[in-house]
Amino acid sequence: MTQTRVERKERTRRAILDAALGLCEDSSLVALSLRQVAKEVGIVPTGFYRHFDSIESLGLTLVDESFASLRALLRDVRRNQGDFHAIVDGSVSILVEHVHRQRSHFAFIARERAAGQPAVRDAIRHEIDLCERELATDLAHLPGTDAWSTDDLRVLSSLIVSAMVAVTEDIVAAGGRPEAEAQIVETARTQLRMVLVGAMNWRSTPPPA
Amino acid sequence: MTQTRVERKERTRRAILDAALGLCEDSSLVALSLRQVAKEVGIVPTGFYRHFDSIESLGLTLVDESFASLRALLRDVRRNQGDFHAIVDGSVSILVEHVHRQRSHFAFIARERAAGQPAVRDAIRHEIDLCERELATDLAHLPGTDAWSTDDLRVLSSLIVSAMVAVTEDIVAAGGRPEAEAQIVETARTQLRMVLVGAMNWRSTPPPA
DNA sequence: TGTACATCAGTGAACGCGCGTTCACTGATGTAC
DNA sequence: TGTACATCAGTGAACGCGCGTTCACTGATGTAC
Repeated sequence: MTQTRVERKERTRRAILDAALGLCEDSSLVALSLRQVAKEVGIVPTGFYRHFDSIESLGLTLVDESFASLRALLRDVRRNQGDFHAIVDGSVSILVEHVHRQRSHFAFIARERAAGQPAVRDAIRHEIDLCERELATDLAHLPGTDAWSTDDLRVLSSLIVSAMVAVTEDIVAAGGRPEAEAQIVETARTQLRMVLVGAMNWRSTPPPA
Repeated sequence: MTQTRVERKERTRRAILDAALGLCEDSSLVALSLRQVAKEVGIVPTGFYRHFDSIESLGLTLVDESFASLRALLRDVRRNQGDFHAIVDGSVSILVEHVHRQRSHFAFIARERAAGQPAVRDAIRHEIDLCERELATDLAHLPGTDAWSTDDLRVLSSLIVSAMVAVTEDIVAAGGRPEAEAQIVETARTQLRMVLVGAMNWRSTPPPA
């Protein structure tokens, strides 16, 4: 005996979650069947019920896990202090690193954000909303934004989050090819710089409208 | 007899397409069944085959139709000339108008972009890539971008397209509620202005890196 | 340490159901004369 | 205009298949003494 019963159960549970993440990569959680997952894991279909009440409950677990990965990313990005250069370059590096480490979680969020059941979509939308708010308060602490309205902070924050969501999707779609990824990273950094240049000139150069 | 046989056949075909667009709104094309569609339309399942070879072929038709809606949007946006103010405000208005008119097509693209079969995802990715390139050449004709590199034009274009894709998703998610939509529109316009202010100050205020 | 019993992850048969697809059909619409 | 025949959108029965879920089970692991 190399493992206790508890350890083996946990290992099977983990295998079910990983199989589900892998299988719904080609389509979506709503197109996933219990029997497919069981087959992939190598257990009989009914064995699934030793670990989850239903596919839906498995889905909720995947949502929770993926959110944990997303929050870990945010924590690291916010911890990354420094000047303009360090914030831009560092944040993008941290993003890439987290997407590599938890690729299937970020792919899951990107997919279910658009195609999940309404409840899942709403949960993801809410979570991304939280990112925007956190970013807005962080931006408020940067020098040069003293005169900004709350609305403008929110708008800028939403712009940056949209761009970074798109970058995340691109990294996932790049499938780990290094040349493709290098270009995405370089583009992301330039985009952040462009946005920040726009922000720094925002009040001093109000729109000609 | 109020309609010819050809007209009635076309009407049923249209009903099948609309039913499919409506039914996969809660999930995805890959979770759609022929029998669901037939039931929704009010024909017997086998009747489906008078109009399409398979669900997959129905899907290809939906992709084509949705791309037609997307290209119509692009055509109108590019036709919208004028000064800074007219371009920003007008483009966002045109976007909103098209999303209203072909809501289910834009919802379809947003969904299948993330969750479709790989071939569909690739097709959508390619189409959005074309948008970026068209926008890049349009941007090159604006005053003030003479000194820009091709790369910087591409990067700026990709940023704007990402932001507008996000705006489109938000409008679709707003489900037609006017207050929610008004805020999305106002946010989108401000974001475009911020990005363009950044662009105008890009070479004259190079990044501090 | 050895034995007797409890736990429980995984098994395998069986169920009713919705699925895509086949096939021969019906009867209203359309066409040729 | 009237008739005889052709077309073909939609029908309905039938098929084999994968689905989620139930149930009683097995046998290795864990525990109490």
